[in-house]
Amino acid sequence: MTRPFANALELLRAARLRPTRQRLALARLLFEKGDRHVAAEELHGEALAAQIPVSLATVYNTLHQFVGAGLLREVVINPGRSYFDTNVSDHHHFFYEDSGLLRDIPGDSIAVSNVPPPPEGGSIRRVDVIVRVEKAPQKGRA
Amino acid sequence: MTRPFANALELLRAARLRPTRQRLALARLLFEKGDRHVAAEELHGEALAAQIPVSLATVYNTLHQFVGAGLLREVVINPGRSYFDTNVSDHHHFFYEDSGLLRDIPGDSIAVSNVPPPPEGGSIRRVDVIVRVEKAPQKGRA
DNA sequence: CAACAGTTTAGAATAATTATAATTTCTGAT
DNA sequence: ATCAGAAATTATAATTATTCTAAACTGTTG
Ligand SMILES: [Mn+2]
Ligand SMILES: [Mn+2]
Ligand SMILES: [Zn+2]
Ligand SMILES: [Zn+2]
Repeated sequence: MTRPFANALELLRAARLRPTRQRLALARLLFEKGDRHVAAEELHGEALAAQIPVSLATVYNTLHQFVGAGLLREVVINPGRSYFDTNVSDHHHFFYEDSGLLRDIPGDSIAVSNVPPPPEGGSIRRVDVIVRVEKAPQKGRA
Repeated sequence: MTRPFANALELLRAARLRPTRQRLALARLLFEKGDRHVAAEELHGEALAAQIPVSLATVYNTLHQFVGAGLLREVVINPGRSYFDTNVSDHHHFFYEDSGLLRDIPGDSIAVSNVPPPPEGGSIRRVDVIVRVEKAPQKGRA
């Protein structure tokens, strides 16, 4: 049970999305090399570099379809830019403020306890923990 | 020690910001009625409604200056829009996904444990917990 | 191979935010 | 009170990520 789908084609089938040239190529870029956190423009750049003719609009469409299908998770941390996370298991993030880098924290290595029940009804869909890290160790603290 | 500053003027003095008409008025709108989570355009709207002549650019400038001075905290949850939080104490948030509403969770009512030390050096600046809530209790779950 | 829905695309539109550069206001001397 | 310089405000333009639109294209199914 290492990879849930042997290849991009199966993955698209399972998501009930037509295996178009663009979606196949994007799926490969996204899922064939370990977990990643990628922005839309970034992925578009990779696709162009890999000679895959795909428009930015399609990259956005595809990313959102993948999120809808549970293949990706959208991570919002900074105003103005979304990251798409190929790791859809329960986990959290370090965020390096100076470089903008995201790094996974395995879900079971952090415990969030005593979350009160949400007021005015409603059910908890997800708990996101973002650990903001600044590069240089701070000196001027007691 | 209920309110750290008796009035907007003191607050600006302590932050070493000139007490201009606009900053005074915005400070009053922000801090004179309990804790709030407010977006820039929203605050601008309130200012105009209160007959305070202030441009949107100044609202942005002022909000960022207040963040810099530790009077406000910037909360990013949705792509495309920042909220400014008048509660700068250690706390977390419920986020109601359908309405976009933010609600404080007191810092001491949640415990985040076992946060691993950040790899590649760096020090933890803050840990943000966002509890995403969907309004209707979900039915179709085992 | 049609036919038709689903997909892609270039380009325009949108929305929040930030930058620019001219004007105005605050401050602290005189 | 006046004045000069610094700081702040503003209208407006620019920027950036994202979404929309409507026309062209492609994948599927009979
Ligand atoms: Mn999105
Ligand atoms: Mn900001
Ligand atoms: Zn992740
Ligand atoms: Zn808050």
